[in-house]
Amino acid sequence: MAKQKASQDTIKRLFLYYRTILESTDIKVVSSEELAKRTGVPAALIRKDLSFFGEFGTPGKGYYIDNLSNHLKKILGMDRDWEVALVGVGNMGRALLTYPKFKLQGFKISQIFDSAPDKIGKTCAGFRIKDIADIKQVLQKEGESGRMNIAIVTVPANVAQEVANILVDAGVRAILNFAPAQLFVPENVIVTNIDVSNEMARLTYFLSQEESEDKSQ
Amino acid sequence: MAKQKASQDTIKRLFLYYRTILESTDIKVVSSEELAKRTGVPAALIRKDLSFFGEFGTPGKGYYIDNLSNHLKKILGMDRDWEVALVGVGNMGRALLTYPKFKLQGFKISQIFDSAPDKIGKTCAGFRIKDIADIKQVLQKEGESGRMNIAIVTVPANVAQEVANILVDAGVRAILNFAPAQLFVPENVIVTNIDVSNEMARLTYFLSQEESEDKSQ
DNA sequence: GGGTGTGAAACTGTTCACAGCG
DNA sequence: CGCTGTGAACAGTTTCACACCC
Repeated sequence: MAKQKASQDTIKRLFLYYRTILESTDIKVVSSEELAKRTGVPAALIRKDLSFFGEFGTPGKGYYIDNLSNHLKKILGMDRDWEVALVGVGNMGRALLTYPKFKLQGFKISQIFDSAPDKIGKTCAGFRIKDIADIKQVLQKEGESGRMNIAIVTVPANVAQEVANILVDAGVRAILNFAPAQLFVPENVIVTNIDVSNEMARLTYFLSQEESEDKSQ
Repeated sequence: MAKQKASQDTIKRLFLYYRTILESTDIKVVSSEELAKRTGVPAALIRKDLSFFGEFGTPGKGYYIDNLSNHLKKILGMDRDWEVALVGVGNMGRALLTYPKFKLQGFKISQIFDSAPDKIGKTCAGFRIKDIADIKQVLQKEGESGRMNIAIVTVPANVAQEVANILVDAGVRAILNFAPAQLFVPENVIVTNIDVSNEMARLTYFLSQEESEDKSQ
């Protein structure tokens, strides 16, 4: 496979196309121009993105939605179920546990962990909270049946790296990190961060920017 | 202000620098090389990012942390408090209401809204939930005192655009959108999206990728 | 010496424009 | 004829390398 890698931005857009065409039940075929209208992504870029993975379109027609969604589903790895471990049963962790979209999209949180003695053993949204210290053992037993190599980290920032180390050691290959901390992991492990404060800061930067522009006029 | 705009990626990194130096209580001065170690961002890029906004460093020394954090705080608009409206009191909304980092960072959620009749009037985390229909009126009254132009949207995807329209009409200039939907807003309004499923899809794409590479070896 | 700030080079990602196909 | 797929132009971002300053 000498094919060069697609960028993270391309993958983000791919998912956006996927979600958008799933919602486009009003049509059977979609042109890049029409998809552009619905997603906000320029038509040329949509064609570039898609053509990177194959020739899914029909000249003169567009993209057949059934066909395209199947391809995208496969490319994004969403043509199967994934078992996910959640570490850190705070407010955010609980919110994700009950996030209804997950099930629909093939993500199944099947193990939850925390380190607080008063939480361990308790039940949350139907799951028994297990001790973070037992992660390796639990995931590896679990791993035989399913594919337990995605983890969601919703622990406080000061223990996030420690938790990440444990997860990597237990064979986790992909981490969705909600903690406001940079995680350092081996090359073969992928981390994506969701940092709410960072996104908020982007907004306040923008608003401050505008104000100082107003003044200078 | 003829200065060209900094990219969104630059702003993201700026916040990362800011957070990192706030945690770096062990030192008074930091070189771009040291900051690179702590953030994972290449030193040259750190210098480029910072030099875009001014000359904050001291040749031969590095960046004085007090000085740099003050500059970054100002640039990011975090040298003041911001009042934030939250729309949609579901699981995610509730998690954000109690997110402790917000207060520390100058974000204060001060109004919360929902459309469900059984929620309106109830109290959540110390706030009375108000009717989404009254947003304009409430925000504009509130707006006289503070700056009520940031909103967090945690409503279902199918009503997100409708809510965004109402918010824009009520004078909101910046939206943090958790709904899995593309929001179309006027030019002068900024939206940033947090899309958990999209981030998860990036992970499954990566894992699927790896598997097919393994096979081809 | 040591480290910033910055032009210039290298690279990456996006847009253009059109040949070619259905 | 309409729309895809794509090479080529363009734009934006990152890296390099070094002059200059403390």
